[in-house]
Amino acid sequence: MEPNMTGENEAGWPDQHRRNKEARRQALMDAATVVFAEHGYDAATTREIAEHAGCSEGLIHRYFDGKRGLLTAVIRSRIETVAREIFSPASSTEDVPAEIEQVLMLHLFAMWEARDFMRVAISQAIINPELGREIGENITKQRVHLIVERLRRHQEAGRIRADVDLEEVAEVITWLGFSLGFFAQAVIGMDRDHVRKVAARAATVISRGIEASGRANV
Amino acid sequence: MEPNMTGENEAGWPDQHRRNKEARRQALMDAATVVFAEHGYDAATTREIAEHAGCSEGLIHRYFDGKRGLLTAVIRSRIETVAREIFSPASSTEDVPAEIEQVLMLHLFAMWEARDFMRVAISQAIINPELGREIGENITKQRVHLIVERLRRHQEAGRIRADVDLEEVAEVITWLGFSLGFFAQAVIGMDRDHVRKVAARAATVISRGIEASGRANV
Amino acid sequence: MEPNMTGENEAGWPDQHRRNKEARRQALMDAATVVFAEHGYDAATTREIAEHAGCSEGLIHRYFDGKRGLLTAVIRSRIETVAREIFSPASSTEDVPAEIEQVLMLHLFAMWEARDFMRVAISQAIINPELGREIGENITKQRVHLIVERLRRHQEAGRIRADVDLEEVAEVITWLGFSLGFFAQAVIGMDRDHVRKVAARAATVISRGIEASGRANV
Amino acid sequence: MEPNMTGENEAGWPDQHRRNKEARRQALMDAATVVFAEHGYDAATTREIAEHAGCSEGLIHRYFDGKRGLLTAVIRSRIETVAREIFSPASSTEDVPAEIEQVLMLHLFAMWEARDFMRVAISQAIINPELGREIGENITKQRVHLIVERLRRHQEAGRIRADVDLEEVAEVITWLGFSLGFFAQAVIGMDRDHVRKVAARAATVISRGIEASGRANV
DNA sequence: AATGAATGAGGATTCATTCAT
DNA sequence: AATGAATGAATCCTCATTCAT
Repeated sequence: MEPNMTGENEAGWPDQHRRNKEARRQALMDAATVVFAEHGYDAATTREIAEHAGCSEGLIHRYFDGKRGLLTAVIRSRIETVAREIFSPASSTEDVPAEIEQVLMLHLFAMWEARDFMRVAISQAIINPELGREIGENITKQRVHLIVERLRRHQEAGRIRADVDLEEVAEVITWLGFSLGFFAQAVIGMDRDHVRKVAARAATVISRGIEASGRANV
Repeated sequence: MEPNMTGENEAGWPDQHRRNKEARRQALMDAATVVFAEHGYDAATTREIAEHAGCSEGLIHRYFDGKRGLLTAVIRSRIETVAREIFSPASSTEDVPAEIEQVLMLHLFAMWEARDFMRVAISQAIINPELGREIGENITKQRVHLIVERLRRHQEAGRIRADVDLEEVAEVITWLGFSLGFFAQAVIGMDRDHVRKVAARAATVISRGIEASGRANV
Repeated sequence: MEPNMTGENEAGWPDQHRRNKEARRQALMDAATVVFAEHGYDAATTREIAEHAGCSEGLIHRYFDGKRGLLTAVIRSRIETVAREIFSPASSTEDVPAEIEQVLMLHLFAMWEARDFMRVAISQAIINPELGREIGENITKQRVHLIVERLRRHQEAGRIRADVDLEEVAEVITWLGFSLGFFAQAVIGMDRDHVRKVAARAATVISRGIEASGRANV
Repeated sequence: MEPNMTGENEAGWPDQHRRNKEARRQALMDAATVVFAEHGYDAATTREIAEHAGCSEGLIHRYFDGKRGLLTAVIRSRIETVAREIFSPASSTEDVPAEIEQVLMLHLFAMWEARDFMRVAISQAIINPELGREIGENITKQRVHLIVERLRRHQEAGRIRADVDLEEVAEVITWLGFSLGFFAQAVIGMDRDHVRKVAARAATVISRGIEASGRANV
């Protein structure tokens, strides 16, 4: 894919080899995500992961220092990405309900896309306090902050009442996005259209609850 | 199986034994809840459970037909209880915000009390679609229904706008109660006072979002 | 075999069970001694040991906490016995050469009898300084002391010169007994009759070297 | 195999390489000696050996045809050297005790110098009868022979009684040198000064035991 | 010639389950 | 009815060895 394949005829073969090594690492992590999601971490076997990845079990230990290390690597590598993906295009409307709805829909979409990974991460977080806290930080700190940013614009424009604590409202939205996005959709297996409808309703209710009174009365 | 087969030659144990048996069954289930919650189902060992319960491993197989059966028994036995416990005293206020806040607080309390069980149930639900659906039913069907009942009274009294879809609003409240009650408190380890504050804020915002306009303008 | 089979009809079965358990522990240790001696500790497999002992691999871990624990148990259980066996019948002669020869012969016999165990213990001692020291203590402290006792009688009777340091002579005899008994016989595979002849010669030379001059001149 | 195939196109490496190859072989053998001595043959890993030697694991297989081959090479290459080193300068005294003491001290020194190699060789000999015999031959045949040579001079000069079987006495001295030199010093970890004192005592006692009576009476 | 990526056979260990008592 | 001794299948992991470059 790169412009030059950089010869390397004298003493090395880094390209081909490095690429394979990296590719294998990634294949292993992808396979692990799927297999862990399917059976849970403990019930998953390194053999099945290796088969999925199309390589030998030994590599799991060489590259990740064992099964646990593979889990850690999988989680570490995506935990931030997932959080950030939700807000990549920070587009905004002049409309508060639309703004909130967009945020919720982004959650619904991102959580659904990453549902395999989420299953692994959340099921581990449930029994590992440390990991729980780490994931929590990503949800509350990162995401909440971004939502606050979005809402602040509206508040400054007078579309949201000045006495509204944006921070807390943002948390409410975040938790809603998480539970509807992951649990309702991916765990409970709720009809996704219904989930969207509930999210839309939440957006309406919440925005009405925080909008400057003039509008609410229209 | 019948109440008493009385008259065992050595020592008569008709009730004595039934009681012991029931006590042991329960001890085993309690122990399992704790141990499963701590390490997760797979990583938990029957030996540790038996030790916790103060009896031999063999009983797990005699009473519950194995480890899996014990898990099933634990979940089945509490899944309904937990849902119902949330609304034991169906008291109500004339105040919409107070009503919603009460509902959320009940969630917070119940989920915290049952956090060990929740850990077991949710982590299993995540990898078992069937169980996921079953638990989902309890959340959405049972709980949502009860919340709707509470809100309807206010709607009929004109305190909630007539065009509000109570069903959907109830779902929003339920998911919020679940994520704040279980995840924020028990998984993420978030400060419980903070969680309560967020829940209170959610109650304010939501009620304002659904209340009849007259009140909102006061 | 024992006079009473001690009923135990009401609530227990300790005899049969305890006996089997103890018997199995011993069988495992005996098997381990043989298998470790044959291939060396590392190359030996728990499977082979279990087969030799006629039970499952699991027991090695239940009873001895793993392969290493089994090794330790084997060594600990015999290390003292072997040392003590050498001098069980502390009989003595009025004859110094005979006394020394007897001591050496006892070494030859004991080391040969315990050659399987010795192979295990010594090969481990070679790479484990701590174990080396422990075994060393048994050789030097215990054995040397006993030899000194035997020689002292002769010294007091004037059959050994007063200026002879019995301690050091005893050490010489001990090391000779060890190397001839274990190495010459069991490792090198030297002809045992030849070994005995060398030991006898050593006894002659040493006794002549320490006897009161009057006798040496006869 | 021939001295030089000179004239490789890119960079001429006829000698250059041979030297490197030899250096690498030796580095590998030295590293193997150290690592085998530390953990024992089985527990040692080719990876650790390669790291020690500063080259790749593959070379072990190219040069020595595997781990076992490396072990063999290590032992074969030094087994004779060690035996011979003990007597490099065949100097002698007119004094029998001094002669014997010198022989023993040479053992003590040589065994200590070669203790790593000895650990490897002896621990293997213990479980490999064939190797045991081979090493035994070196000890008994070679070394005994050299000692006999030394003693014969004294016997012919009348300093050792004519009826003394030099062969057997030499064996006694050899085994003493071996057990004190290797076991007492390197395995048991006995204080080296003490070992020397014991060796000196042994020399005194033995020489007194074999010397012509005239001297013993002085 | 040398590397190091990759393999796969084999090992210790764990643990749910069974069964004699 | 309950125990706990015993099992053996299955798992993670290690490591000598191979092979493409």
